[in-house]
Amino acid sequence: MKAPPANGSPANPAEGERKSINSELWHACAGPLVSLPTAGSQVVYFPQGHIEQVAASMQKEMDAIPNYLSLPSKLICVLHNVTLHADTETDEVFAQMTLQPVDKFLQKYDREALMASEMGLEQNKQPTEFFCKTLTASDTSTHGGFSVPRRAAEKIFPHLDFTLQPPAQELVAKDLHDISWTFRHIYRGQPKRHLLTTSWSVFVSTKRLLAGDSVLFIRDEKSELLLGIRRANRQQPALSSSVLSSDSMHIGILAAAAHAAANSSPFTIFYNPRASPAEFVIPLAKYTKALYTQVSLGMRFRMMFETEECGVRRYMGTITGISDFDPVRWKDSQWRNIQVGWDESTAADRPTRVSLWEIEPVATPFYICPPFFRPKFPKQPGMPDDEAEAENTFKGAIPCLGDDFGIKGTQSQLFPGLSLVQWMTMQQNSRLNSSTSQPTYVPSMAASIPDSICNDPTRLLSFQSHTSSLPNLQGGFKLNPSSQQSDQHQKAQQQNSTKIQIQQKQESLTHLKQDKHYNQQQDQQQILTKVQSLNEQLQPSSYQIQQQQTQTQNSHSIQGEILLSPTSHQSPVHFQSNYHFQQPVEQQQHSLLQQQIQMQLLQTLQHQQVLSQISAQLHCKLSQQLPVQNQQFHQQQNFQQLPAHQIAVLAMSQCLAYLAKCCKNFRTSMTCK
Amino acid sequence: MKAPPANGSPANPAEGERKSINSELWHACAGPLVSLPTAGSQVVYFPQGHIEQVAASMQKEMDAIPNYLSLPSKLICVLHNVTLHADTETDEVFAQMTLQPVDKFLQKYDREALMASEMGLEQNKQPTEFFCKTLTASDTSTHGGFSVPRRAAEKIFPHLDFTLQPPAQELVAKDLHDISWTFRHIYRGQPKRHLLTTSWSVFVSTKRLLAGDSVLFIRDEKSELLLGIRRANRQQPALSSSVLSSDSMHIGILAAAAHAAANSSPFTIFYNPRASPAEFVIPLAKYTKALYTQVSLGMRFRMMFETEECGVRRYMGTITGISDFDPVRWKDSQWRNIQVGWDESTAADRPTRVSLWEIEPVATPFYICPPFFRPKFPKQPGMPDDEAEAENTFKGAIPCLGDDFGIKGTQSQLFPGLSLVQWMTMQQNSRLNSSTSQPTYVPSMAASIPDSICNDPTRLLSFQSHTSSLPNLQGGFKLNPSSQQSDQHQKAQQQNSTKIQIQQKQESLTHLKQDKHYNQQQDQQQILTKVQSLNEQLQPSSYQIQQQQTQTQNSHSIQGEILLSPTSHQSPVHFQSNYHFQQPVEQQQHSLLQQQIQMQLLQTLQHQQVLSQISAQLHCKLSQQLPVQNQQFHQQQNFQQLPAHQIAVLAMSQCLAYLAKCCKNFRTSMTCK
DNA sequence: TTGTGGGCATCGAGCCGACAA
DNA sequence: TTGTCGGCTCGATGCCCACAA
Repeated sequence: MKAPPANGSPANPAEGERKSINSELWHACAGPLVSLPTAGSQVVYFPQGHIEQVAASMQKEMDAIPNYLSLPSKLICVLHNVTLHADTETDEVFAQMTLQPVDKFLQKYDREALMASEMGLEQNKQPTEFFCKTLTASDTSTHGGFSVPRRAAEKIFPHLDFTLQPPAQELVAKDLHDISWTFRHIYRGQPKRHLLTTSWSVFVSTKRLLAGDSVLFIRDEKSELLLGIRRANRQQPALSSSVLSSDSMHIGILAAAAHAAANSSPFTIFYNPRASPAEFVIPLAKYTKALYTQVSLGMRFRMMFETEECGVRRYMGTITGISDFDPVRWKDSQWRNIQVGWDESTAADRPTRVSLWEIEPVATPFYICPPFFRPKFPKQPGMPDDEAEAENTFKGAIPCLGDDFGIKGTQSQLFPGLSLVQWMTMQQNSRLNSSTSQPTYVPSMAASIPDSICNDPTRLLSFQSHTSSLPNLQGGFKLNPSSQQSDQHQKAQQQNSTKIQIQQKQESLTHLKQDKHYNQQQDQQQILTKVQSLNEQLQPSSYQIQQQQTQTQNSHSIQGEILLSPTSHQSPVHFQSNYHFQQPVEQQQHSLLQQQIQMQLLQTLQHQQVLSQISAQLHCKLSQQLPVQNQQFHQQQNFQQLPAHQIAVLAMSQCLAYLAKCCKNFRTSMTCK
Repeated sequence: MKAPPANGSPANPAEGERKSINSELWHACAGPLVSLPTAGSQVVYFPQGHIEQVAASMQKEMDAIPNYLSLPSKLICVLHNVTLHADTETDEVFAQMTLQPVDKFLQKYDREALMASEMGLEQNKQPTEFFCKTLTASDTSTHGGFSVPRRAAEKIFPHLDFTLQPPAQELVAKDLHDISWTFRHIYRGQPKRHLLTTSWSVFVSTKRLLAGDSVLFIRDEKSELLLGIRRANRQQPALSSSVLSSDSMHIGILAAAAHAAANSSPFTIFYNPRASPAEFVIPLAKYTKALYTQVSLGMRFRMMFETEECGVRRYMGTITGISDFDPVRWKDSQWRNIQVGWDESTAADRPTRVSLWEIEPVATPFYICPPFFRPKFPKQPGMPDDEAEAENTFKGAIPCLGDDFGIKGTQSQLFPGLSLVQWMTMQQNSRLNSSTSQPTYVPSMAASIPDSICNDPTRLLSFQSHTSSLPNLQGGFKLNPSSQQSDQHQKAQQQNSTKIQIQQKQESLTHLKQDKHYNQQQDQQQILTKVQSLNEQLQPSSYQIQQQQTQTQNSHSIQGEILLSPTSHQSPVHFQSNYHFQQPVEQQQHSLLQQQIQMQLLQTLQHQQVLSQISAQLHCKLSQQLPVQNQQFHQQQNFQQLPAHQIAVLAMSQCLAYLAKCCKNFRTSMTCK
């Protein structure tokens, strides 16, 4: 709209985005959490999320337009096309996607398709050679230029000729629209610093940057400088569309999707990562993967958020409820059907509802769940065999792909009529059933517990002690299910297993008072030795531990997986663990990391064992005494005033949080800087 | 988004349009042609027009989305609510309307309802105390201020104290968002002039005004100054919506309307008068009125357009076709179903297709059409009487309100199977039938012309000479239908009728070489005398000439009407003529204007006679020699290569254009300045 | 009557180091 | 290491009239 300033600083304007937008720069501007599904892959489209995006951009609650088109809450689509764009006025990044709903009857769900789809799983395209700075008042004032952080200047900018007095050069960087900006880069002042002076203010005013907004510089493969902006989350001017009412937009989204779904014809959507509260086009693989997460009340999870300085941070939270976000118009939708609470009080801007695929469950015994366990085809009514019976038992415990491709609402929730204990028992049985080497039929406890027992803690206790005894995993850790004292239990663990010692080591790093003079280097060596012995312990068993590591150009990740395969023809139980690094991992670090991962996985296994014990004891003693020392927990809660079930949930959450923290601290201390 | 500049010039910002927008200012910014239907009235909503608006704002052709919702091309609605808005960023004006489709089965169409609805007919709300200036390069440069046109300053601004040296004052004006702007108003320079200096440039830069944009000042009822802007039609930045694809918008419009239509529920639309190529919410009365216009190929019409300087101008055009704008998706739609050509070659930016209600037909013999002629109820099949027969004859000649409220497509088009001559004959017969004092039945010529005649010009000639002899209107002008030479014909006209002399006088003003020393004052006197005699000629006849003049506060118009009433109990044939003035008409000018109007109407009658002759001759000679001298026409077209029908249409158009120009020049010379 | 440009005063944009967080 | 400030310079802003269309 505006002609480029006369001083010629922004030059070479590409008329109307002829040249496609630089992907690296786009992703840098979009933020570290944004990843786009790849073209050609299968995705799940959520109309509710799409509407949220429009509502957010209009800064307007969407009116109560009924979903009269009977559009399903999600559409499985083929993603034909993804193109990157940037608003010419505001530099806002957005992506245009062409989706084509997959015909219901053609939807074939088999492992191969899923695996193939997994190839197109998101990659974090955050460029490595970049820096991002939030602008200060001085940076944006007309009084001066831009103060470049020293590290950033040295890493990204062409090196200055320090023989000059003062050292200075012309810096040319291209923005999203392929427009070149030329700044004077000078190293001066007392003490010396890197500054961008001439033309900087033109850039600021042209882009209408304010203090709090961010600029980012990238050095791409060709060593060319790229320049992007990322505006603060301050209130935006509400996109006052003067041509289309929000109602029409709302209904337009529904109708476009409904029309496409009815005809299996392509439709086009815009995804604006900075405007949208959440992604609404999810890679099918990611979605499917998330389906295996068994969510339940009180479950602990992590979720990634973007920090001020272009970084990411995981926040911990607890699931406080599972229910339809909009029970009237979008019944049984998986969109934001999980109500959550956040650990930190500064969680004002974090959502109170999330979707399954947004969260990373923190491993607990309840989430061990065999993939591909359920038969591919829906059970025929009246089928009398054991498998059908087992299926009923595990309904709710095992995510499955039904006719409508997905869990049908209530199935993924807790059984409303069951107590927590009953439910837990079921979980244990399901695990038992799938991980023991004998695929024998274990009767459903849920069905057999009389109501009278559920409502009487003392009777429950005795019942519990009968049924919750766990099978010992081979190559693993023998736990005493009947131990009543947590101290004793922990001591027993420490004595019986080397792994518990490792766990205690990590705890000592942060909370416990023992081992104050902890030596990291020495500890790592110790760990390596122990991992080695662990491996030896596990390898000869009937279970297998597998490890994978991948390192692509853009993201560096190492993935570990434990597959517990009782028999060769039965689907394996698996645990996963991932490491992501922004910087490439040095070759010599690889083996170390691999072993760390292996160990972490084993720890997870171990924690699950411990937690099973804890939960069992919990219900015996009703949190008079916590199995794990956690003073905070004691101080915060007054248990006497709460009903038994709530105490149980709370105690569980706290235990899980505590253990998860141990894991995380461990990881943090190990992650390469 | 942007904070107001620090110098405090724009003050008192109303947060987010609490206060409703000043209606006068809104209309001034919207333009002189924009009028909104009043709340509570009935309107006709055209989805196609709505989509055009979005397409225009997106600067994108809408993709071929089928109208799969089977939405009718128009919806009769009750207009519940109209609110005025202005874009906070650009000051673009737009209106939000809540429409509720009227249930088909409840739609009652009777004259009373129509009359009642007519009350809510649009009023041109252009304020009287306002001025509008297109900004010059100097006005928008940083070098200086704003040069206020003398008249405007004296009319609108508070009067300066001329005892001061120099005379100056502070001028405060509020914009659409109720933000006050304070300018220094000074009267200085050699020669003296009114200038706005201090703070003017802040206004220009804040509103991002460029040379070519317009500013307008209004003094409202409370004598407060209001300030608006109107941007030039230069290419706008294409509203790159980063959240919603144009497809979704398109389908959203369809779906919202379809949903509302299906449920008779309200829906909301935005009407942006400066972005939209045409109004798409039409007052029912206006629409209904327009239905009585008999459109036909070659018909002459006027249409209002906005001029540079906030004024209006009528352009003349000719109907070149009648067909569906979008025959696939919107069959039988009345939206832009009229193809037109424009008289002036500078008609690049005028539409090639218009809708019925946009045009004012210029009365010609073909458009004489008795209102309320047709029986109120659709004809019963098998009715054998004359009236039914006549109805068949006039099918297409008389707009009627059928069951579906409106003309059902093809009826309003030319009979596809008929030649132009056949069709013209019909028109003439229809006129004959309705305007002669004997309502005798005249057999339809269309039905009796054999195809062989149509395809043979020579035979057509003889046929034509038999059938096209026109009845002489009493008090009118005797024309010789069989005169073969145009020169002779014109000469005869000049000798036989005083009116033809007037016509020639007007022609002489512009195109013909005779009467070079034309004296306007003298001519007007002459005209008056002749009009007087004309009146005397007409008055004693059985036809009546009526005149009306109206002068409301906002628009000053004088309207003339000739009612030709053959008998007292038959509906009159009428011609209308309107004068509109932006400034009040002085009292002493009134009688003069009245007579001008009367004369113009008579001229129209006369032209119609002439044209009938011309068209008859045209088909005899197939434009070997034009009845009216028009060299341009000869040069442009090579008739030998065109089929007969096309030549006829072209020649007709040119003749009509020529005569229309005569009328217009006459009008121009008479209109008070 | 009014658009444009030269003359000229003034203000703020923008470059510098000092200083402190 | 870097955010903010005072000092300083210079060019753009903006007010004036002359001149001409």
